Amino acid sequence: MAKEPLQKPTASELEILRVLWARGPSTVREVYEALSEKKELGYTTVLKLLQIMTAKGIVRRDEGQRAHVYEACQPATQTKRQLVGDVLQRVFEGSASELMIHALDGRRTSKKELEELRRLLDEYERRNR
Amino acid sequence: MAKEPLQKPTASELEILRVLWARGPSTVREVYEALSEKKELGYTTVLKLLQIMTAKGIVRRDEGQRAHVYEACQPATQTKRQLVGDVLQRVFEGSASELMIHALDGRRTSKKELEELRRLLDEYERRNR
DNA sequence: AAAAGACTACGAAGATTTTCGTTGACATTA
DNA sequence: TAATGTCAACGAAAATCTTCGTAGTCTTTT
Repeated sequence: MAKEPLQKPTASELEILRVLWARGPSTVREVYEALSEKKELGYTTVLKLLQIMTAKGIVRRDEGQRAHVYEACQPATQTKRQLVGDVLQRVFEGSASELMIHALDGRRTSKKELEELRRLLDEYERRNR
Repeated sequence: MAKEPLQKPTASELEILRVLWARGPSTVREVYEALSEKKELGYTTVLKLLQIMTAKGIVRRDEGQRAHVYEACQPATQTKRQLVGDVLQRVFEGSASELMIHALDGRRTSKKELEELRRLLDEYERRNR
């Protein structure tokens, strides 16, 4: 049985995932409070979202305590890869350099960031030789 | 009046935009036929989508002929930049190298593609110095 | 133990997206 | 000119996403 791709998280789901990735396993309240810093939304909204995500298999939860503890099923890396892969296909027909052009274009990218990008290419090349 | 960002196209709208970008100004039937190659969908579905996109200001149309001719309002470059920028923010907190890591990761990227990527970095650096 | 607080479950409203069917206008063909 | 074909407009159903209110349970405080 190969690992199924797991459906793509929606925009709101992604916001929640980002909190879980940053904090690690968290209760609804913890996620709610983290999100509240950025935008206003109800506690039960977050709860419901987490319940939906559980049903979808995006997160799992530990019901050991009264306040359930939620955790992303997939590591951040894998979901991010999936999301960028999706854009890569849907917008750039799979061309990484096309993606890159538009990622750099119209943004001021620091010298450090550019160095980092070069380093990544070197590393990637080294690994795949 | 600055140019407004124009709302982000939905997944289906993007498919239509890709046809318009590839073909240039096109009639509903032309778009419909291009899309039919990839997936099954009704003619009026495409028509409706184009009407909605017109209302949203994503495309404009020339009603000179009986079969209206549709055209993207924004150049492909700008919309692509917007879409990748959106992912960059929402998924990678603005870090181009984080984006890059995950774009390369888990994909076989050709040597040619890698060279192209390096060339892009050089070019970008040259331009912004 | 009663009141107040914290939690989950559930339903559902409202918004957005996706997809078509139907209708009526116009054009081409038989 | 009657029949057939093509087109835009429109309404609306179905699916998905987002948000929250209410109800009921358990826990802590008074």
